[in-house]
Amino acid sequence: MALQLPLRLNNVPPTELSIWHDRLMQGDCRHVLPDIPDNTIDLIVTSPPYADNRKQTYGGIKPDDYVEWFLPIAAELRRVLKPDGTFILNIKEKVVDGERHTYVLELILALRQQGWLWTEEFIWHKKNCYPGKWPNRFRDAWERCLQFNKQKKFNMYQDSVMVPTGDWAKSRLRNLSETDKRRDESRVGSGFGKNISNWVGRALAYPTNVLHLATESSNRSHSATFPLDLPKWFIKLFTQEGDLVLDPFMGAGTTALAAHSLGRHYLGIELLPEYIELAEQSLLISSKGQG
Amino acid sequence: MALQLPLRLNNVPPTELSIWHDRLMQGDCRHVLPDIPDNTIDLIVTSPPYADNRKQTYGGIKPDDYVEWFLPIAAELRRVLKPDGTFILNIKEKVVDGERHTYVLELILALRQQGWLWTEEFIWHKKNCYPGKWPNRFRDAWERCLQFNKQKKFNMYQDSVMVPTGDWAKSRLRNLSETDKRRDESRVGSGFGKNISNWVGRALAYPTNVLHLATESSNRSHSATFPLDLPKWFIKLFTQEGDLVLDPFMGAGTTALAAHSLGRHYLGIELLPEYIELAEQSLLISSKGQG
DNA sequence: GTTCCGCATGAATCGATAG
DNA sequence: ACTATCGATTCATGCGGAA
Repeated sequence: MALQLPLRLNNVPPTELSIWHDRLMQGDCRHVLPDIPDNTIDLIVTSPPYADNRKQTYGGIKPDDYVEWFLPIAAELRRVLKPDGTFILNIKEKVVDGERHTYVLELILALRQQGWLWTEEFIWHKKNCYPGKWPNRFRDAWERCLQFNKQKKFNMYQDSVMVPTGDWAKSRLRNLSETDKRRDESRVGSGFGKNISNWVGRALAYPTNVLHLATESSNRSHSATFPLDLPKWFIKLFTQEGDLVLDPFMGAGTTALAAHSLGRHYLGIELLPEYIELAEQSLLISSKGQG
Repeated sequence: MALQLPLRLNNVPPTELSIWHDRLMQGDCRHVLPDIPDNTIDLIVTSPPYADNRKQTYGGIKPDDYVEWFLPIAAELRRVLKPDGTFILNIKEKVVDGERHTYVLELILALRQQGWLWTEEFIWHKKNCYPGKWPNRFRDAWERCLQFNKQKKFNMYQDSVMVPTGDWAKSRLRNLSETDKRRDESRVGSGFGKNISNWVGRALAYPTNVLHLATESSNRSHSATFPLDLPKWFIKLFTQEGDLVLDPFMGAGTTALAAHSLGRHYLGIELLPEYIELAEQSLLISSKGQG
């Protein structure tokens, strides 16, 4: 799989939009995004470089400059997103001088000024967060996953992310006697065992806006601890098969891999060639595994 | 126990500050707080009425007016708090017109303007959140516990809230009889947790900034949605025995009860007499149980 | 005396209906 | 158009009666 450079294709007819499917593009997303036509993306999932991090790539955006830096990118994201699409922004403010910095709060307010709707804030609870001890704070075990939309009506496929119900129903189901279970099987619809049917029917429930995911513990060569299950969850929730998922800060390709593994098309932008390389390898392995 | 009305005691000498110990005061905290001397409170834990709620009491603060309403109160709280004290604000923004309203974000920014330091944001994960299903969002299962301080150096007693090897162990110990029999899928290791003895003697770990607590259930005489363990946790973390804990929106007295049960002094302000009555009863029962 | 099941009930939110 | 109210939806929990 050869490295694909960004093409200038603003004037392709809509029927050729599939040219934007399953491509990884190397470059600064501020320069690459303008090439993508309007209203082509179903879902954006991204974890942009945090303030003061990744100094070597995006010049180490200072917390005070973060909003100013991100706004033009967000404008482009809004342009390329379909009207019923969703933008998921995984971000967490860092501690500066003993305080939580406010650039994420200010970013939310600024994005609303830009026309985005701040629909929801999911909490990603990191079960095995980074260890450490400080005299005035505990380990930071959560990050924000901010949901923005272009309009109030957007695509959401809630059934695709249902989860088993809580302990209560579980423990009651577990304790049903064997005779009850057999009786239920042998007399379907007879009135016996109706109880059990109720419980079985309620085995799944809709999740909440709190996601419990461990950070990736694999031995990948990159430092981004973006677990595969995180983009997967949002991709299942906000897209269908064949839809197009964009990550403008792709890193080692987690979002692209998640989309690909779920039968969605991906579009990844990443500045560093070595990350592009890594992502292509992951996708290649994934495809081989399927074939 | 007779209902104690707020006294005018601004000019009591410091040696008589104990007069502010263990009192419940009925009234609007906007009017009661000015009576409390400067720098007397070690910890403030409160959950003010959320926007548009409690219409009958605080006039139903509209989301757009929330910051303006709260700022004068926060100024008083800052005045009565000791320099090395902490202010914990439990709050959550509601959905307005399909969007998360931004008044909590704006409140954080405004409090910083007022001189508060926004030290940390704890997440209270509500295991049993309010049910419901909507086409565009899931159940809301978390609330913010915002930590504000007057200065960078503040009292924090981290050892008092240590838990057995991670948060998940805490919940496991809580309903051991239930979880005991279920297979745990934590990556910590298979076969663990079948017996309490596996936990006894294991090293304690510091918690994270994510708290897993269920809301207090309904049948407990009143709708104290604030679980007792929530103020307890912060009281243990930020105070020592004999310190003074203030809740300017006391409700049914959860914070006062938590402080009292932990050997701290309490100071509660509540507008509704029936809540004062309830709180006094709870505290009385608690005292009898101890004696 | 245990365990088990039925039931009410929440810091909610949406959409429709009514003024 | 803008606000106020109401019904429908949904699930973890504790309590009390039943097995």
